[in-house]
Amino acid sequence: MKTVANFRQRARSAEQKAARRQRVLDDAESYFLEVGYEAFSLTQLAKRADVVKGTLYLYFQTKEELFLTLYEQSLERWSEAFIASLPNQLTSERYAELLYTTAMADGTFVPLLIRLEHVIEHNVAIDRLIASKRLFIGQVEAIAAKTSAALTLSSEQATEVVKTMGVLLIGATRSDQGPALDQEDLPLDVSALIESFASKPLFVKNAVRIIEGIRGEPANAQQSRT
Amino acid sequence: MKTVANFRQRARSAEQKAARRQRVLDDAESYFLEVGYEAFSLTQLAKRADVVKGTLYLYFQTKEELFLTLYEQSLERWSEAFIASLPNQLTSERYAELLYTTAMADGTFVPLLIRLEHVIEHNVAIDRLIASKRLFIGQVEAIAAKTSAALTLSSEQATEVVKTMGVLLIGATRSDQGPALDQEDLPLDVSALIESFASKPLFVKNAVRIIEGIRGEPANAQQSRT
DNA sequence: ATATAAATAACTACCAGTCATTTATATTGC
DNA sequence: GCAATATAAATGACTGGTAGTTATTTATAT
Repeated sequence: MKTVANFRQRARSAEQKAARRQRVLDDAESYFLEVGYEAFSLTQLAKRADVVKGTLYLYFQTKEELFLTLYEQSLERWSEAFIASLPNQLTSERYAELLYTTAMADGTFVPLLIRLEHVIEHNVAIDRLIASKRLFIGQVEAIAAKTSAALTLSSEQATEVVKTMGVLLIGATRSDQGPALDQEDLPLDVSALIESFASKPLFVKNAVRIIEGIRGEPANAQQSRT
Repeated sequence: MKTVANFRQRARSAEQKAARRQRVLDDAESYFLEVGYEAFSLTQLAKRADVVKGTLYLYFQTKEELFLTLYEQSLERWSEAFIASLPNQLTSERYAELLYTTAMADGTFVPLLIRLEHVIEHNVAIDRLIASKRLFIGQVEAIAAKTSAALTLSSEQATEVVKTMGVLLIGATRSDQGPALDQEDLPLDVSALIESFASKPLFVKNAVRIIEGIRGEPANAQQSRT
């Protein structure tokens, strides 16, 4: 049986390859938004992107490296959106709300952030990982600079706030990642429990507590180790 | 080729079946502690437990139900240990340290807690999930009761503290779940970043900020929704 | 001796990742 | 300007694994 002719165009130049890689990433992201992390398969992605699975490995070393790239792009996207959303002065509560809202508006960012250390960072080459961490450092710095002005904090305090907000965001949005059976036939005690872990108020309340806590601490005592 | 005789004893009574189930769980836990969640396979567990894979499905509906059971047992174990560790009066910092230390001392609890909503709760029957949530409610109540006395908080404030500590624990211990390449050939900026996310000080500092924040809030304004 | 159901082993349908082969396209020689 | 050759992008068949299913075997209670 002869192969059906399928006239596939090839990416030869660096630009063409970058463009194809990005096209795969775009297909991957829309597929990810549909099915989530655990159901995501490279075989399915290949079908969607109209290439064969082996081709994907010309552009990404592993499935996890593909996700790491998606994470990086979503981080940059969110970071830019969050910074743009911040006025020059606001309350810590409004700050927390904007952080939460912009982060959740990007359907990719939080689910990948949550899975970064557990799964994505395993099975990625160390150099790739270092590059990713450096991107992260840069984004934290950019957000911290804007935060320092917006919340009237020292630059050290602002960095502490930004890092801690990431930690809190991961913890608070965990409940959103459960199976989507919320208002069905759940008994009252269980649905009350779930409601008490609603991620937005959980995040905002504790973000305010932490920001005000940091604001109240003497600026020199930062970063004490145990 | 005839099957090699292997004289397998069978669990007939409910007691025998419960005992065998627990033996499988014990094997699963020691295997899990060795290889972690992602590398855990039922085929390997079966070999270790000296049964065939199909047998595991007589005792657990899915792999995730097995992990849910392990999680429940580790939750109860930790909850008991934490409560036992708490003196009648202590500072919020000491409280946070004890919570962190007892949680980390149990190698199973935190890694499974982190993966509960993302992976474990998917692929588990809804009734089983409800039972698990109720167990969780009970444990939160028990810890909150002791917390109320230990930190001199109202019962509502103590419940708020306990729930929030869980959220923070998940966020703060995330960095411990990354690949174990910390002090190798990492560049200084990256290893400094990783160090700045060391989970214990991250948890304790923010736990104190949150507990003191809750302590300072008017007791009636609890649980405002957005 | 018979009935029951625990345990088995072979099976399905998937998965990530690899690699020899095919072939589109850029480069080189005329 | 055109054809031959070299390059490497894309392919598809492959490996060795996974979770979960089920007809069959067989230990044990009745």
